Amino acid sequence: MSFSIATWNINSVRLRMPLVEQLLAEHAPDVLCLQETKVPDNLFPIKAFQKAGYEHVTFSGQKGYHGVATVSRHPLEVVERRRFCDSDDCRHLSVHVEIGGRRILIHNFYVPAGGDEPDPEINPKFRQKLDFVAEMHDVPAVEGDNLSSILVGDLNIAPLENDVWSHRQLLKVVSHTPIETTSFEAMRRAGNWVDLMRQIVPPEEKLYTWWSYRSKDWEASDRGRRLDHIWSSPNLAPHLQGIDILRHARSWERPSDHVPVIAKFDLG
DNA sequence: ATGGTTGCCAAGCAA
Repeated sequence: MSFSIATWNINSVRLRMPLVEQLLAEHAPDVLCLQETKVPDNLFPIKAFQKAGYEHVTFSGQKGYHGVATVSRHPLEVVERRRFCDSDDCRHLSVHVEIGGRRILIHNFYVPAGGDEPDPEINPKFRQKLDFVAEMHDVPAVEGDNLSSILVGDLNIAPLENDVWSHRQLLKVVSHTPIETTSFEAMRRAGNWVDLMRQIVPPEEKLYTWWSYRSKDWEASDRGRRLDHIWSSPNLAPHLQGIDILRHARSWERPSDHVPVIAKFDLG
C-alpha cells in the first residue's frame, strides 16, 4: 500500500489552477496541501479539484492573503482550523485520512514570512513569526499503533546551512537568522518530528524549494532557499520511499515562486 | 548598499 502527499505554496490557487491540474495529472498524490490560496472559502474552486479526481476538498481561506487548502483522493475529516498568535489569519488546517488501515493526522501550515527587518523589537511581523513558531510547540507528532502524523507546508524558515544558497550571506536575512533557525529546530525536536527531506538528501547537499521572483534568471543564479517542509512522526519515517522536489515547476508558465514537494511512503 | 518581481485588486501592502 503506497501513499503520497504533496505540499505547494501556490500563490493564488485561482490564478494557477491550470498548474495545479498539471501537477495532479502527472503525479497523482493521494493528498495535496496548498498554501497562499488567496481565496475566501465561498470562492474556492471545489469543482475543478473534483473533476481532477480529488473529491474531498477542504480549505481555510480569506480574501487577498494567506489561506490553506487540503485536497484528497480519499475521504478526509477536518480536525481543526487553528488560530495562532491570536490572529484570524488562515494559516493552519489539520485533517485525518484513513489509509492502509492507518489513521494519519495531516497538518497543513503557512507560517508568517516575517517581513524584512529581523528585529522583533522594531518589526511586529518578525515578532509574530517568532511567536508563531513558539506556539507550534503545542503541535506534537502524535503516533500510536495505527496512528501517525504528517506536518507539511510553507514554514518560511530554512533551518540548515545548506538550505540556503549562502549561509554566510543570509545570516541576517529573515528566514535564515539564528534566532529563527534555532527556535525552529528546537520546536521540531520538541514535537518529535522527523525532517523527511533530510532523511533522503544529506545535510551536506544544497536543497531548495523556493527561488525569488526578483531575479533575472532564477535557474542560472540558483539563489534558492528550503522554505517548504515535510515532517512525520517517527513511526512513519521508516516507510518513506522517496522525496520529489519538482524544481522544473519553477520554469512553468506564470509559476509560483515555490515548487511542489512530494513524499512517497510504502505503508506495507 | 540597493533594487529587483509578483498577486491582490485597483493603492499600497505582503511576500
